[in-house]
Amino acid sequence: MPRPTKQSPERGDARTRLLEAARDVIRQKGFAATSVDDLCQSAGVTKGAFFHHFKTKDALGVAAANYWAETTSALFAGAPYHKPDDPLDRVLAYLDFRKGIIGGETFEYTCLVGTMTQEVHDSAPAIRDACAASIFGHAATLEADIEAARAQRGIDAEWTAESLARHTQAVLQGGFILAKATGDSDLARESVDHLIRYVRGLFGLDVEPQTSTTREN
Amino acid sequence: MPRPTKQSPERGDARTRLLEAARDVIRQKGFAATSVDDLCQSAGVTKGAFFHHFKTKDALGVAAANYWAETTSALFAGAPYHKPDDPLDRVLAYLDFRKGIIGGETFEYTCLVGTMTQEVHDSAPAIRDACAASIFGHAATLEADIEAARAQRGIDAEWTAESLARHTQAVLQGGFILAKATGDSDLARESVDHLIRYVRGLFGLDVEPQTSTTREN
DNA sequence: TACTACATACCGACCGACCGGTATGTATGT
DNA sequence: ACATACATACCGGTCGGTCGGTATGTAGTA
Repeated sequence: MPRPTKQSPERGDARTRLLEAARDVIRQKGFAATSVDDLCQSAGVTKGAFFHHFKTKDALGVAAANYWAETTSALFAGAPYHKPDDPLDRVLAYLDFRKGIIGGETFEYTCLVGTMTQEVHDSAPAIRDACAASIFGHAATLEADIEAARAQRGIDAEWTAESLARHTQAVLQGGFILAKATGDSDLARESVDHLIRYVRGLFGLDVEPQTSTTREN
Repeated sequence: MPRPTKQSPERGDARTRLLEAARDVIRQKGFAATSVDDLCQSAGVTKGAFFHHFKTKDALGVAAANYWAETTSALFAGAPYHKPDDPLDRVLAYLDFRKGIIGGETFEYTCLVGTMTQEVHDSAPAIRDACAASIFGHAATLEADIEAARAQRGIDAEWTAESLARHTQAVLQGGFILAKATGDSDLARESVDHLIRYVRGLFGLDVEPQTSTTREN
């Protein structure tokens, strides 16, 4: 009987290791293409451990989305872009921060919940809702700074802070898709650059069009 | 032997019907979650017909991406946004056209190749490349108008036409993700509105920030 | 301290359903 | 007659999920 007396290393954290494996493997292969065995192997646990912690594969999907929401919330909450006193500077620092963390391998910088949303939006409402909560919850953390910047500068905008916050997430998600299409993270950063230029323009910073011959036209 | 003498309706177009089924079903369920049997049932053909026309499921994925590229090329080539004499008007008319065709059910307006890219970018290079060719091939059709608009207006830009064309696709793809997250196509249109505002700003059209008290500041 | 009772965490063999793909046969047009 | 375009049956393998069992830790009791 091949019962290994040597128990698994770090007993008790199988759940976390599965969630971390899900975070990385699903970003590489997608949710449907990732098997439970894939996750167990990547996490170094057995199938029994998997179904001890998660009732179904879908339940793991929900848990992975929630884990993503928690960990990214902590990451952004502790990021330095909150430092500036000027709210607009905070918004621009946020965008710069987002741009800065794009790089390396695709599975390292792309968004788990964006990936899962795309796949399961029509077939697994529970996962989709958990993903949506993560995306829009994060967007909501931008809203206050955007609105404060708008009010402070007296911008009489046709757009709302809520809408612009959502748009930033759309641009990021779209940039990730282009990056995946070519395997080049530059394409994601490129779209963030356009987004930064857009936001600066909305707030009247120096992005007015310049003619090559004259600045008046 | 339950061999139905009644042959399938419209013999000879099984391939096209499979491609159309793939276009719609994959947009709903994703590529990996769509089985060959799903496609056959949706197309009203048998598994034999499927493997007669496509060597593997992946080969269908490539063919579906190419079919998507062909049909959308035809759609955009025949669209009315090419009419204006002014190249910038054509660009803005394109964006308006894109906005106008967003609506209804998710699987009716979202992008097949964007969806597939997200899923298979790391595991099926052939499909990914076919998707990338569709996305960037379409972006390239915008490049001429954008560059013409830039040259005509003498804009001394920090961005390239190629980059802006790619960004339009990123915004659309990202908008689709947000729309899928909530089931509401308004979110996709909302991001296109931001994109339109951005492009207008790049070309000096009336989107300068307005303070609520005065237009000078 | 020693023993019991019990919950939690985990193991891995196993199951039935389903998957992509194949083998083989047949209807139809030329 | 022959090639093309299908249909049907089926295979080997993989999938998500189940289940009986076993370590391990903890609380209670005496």
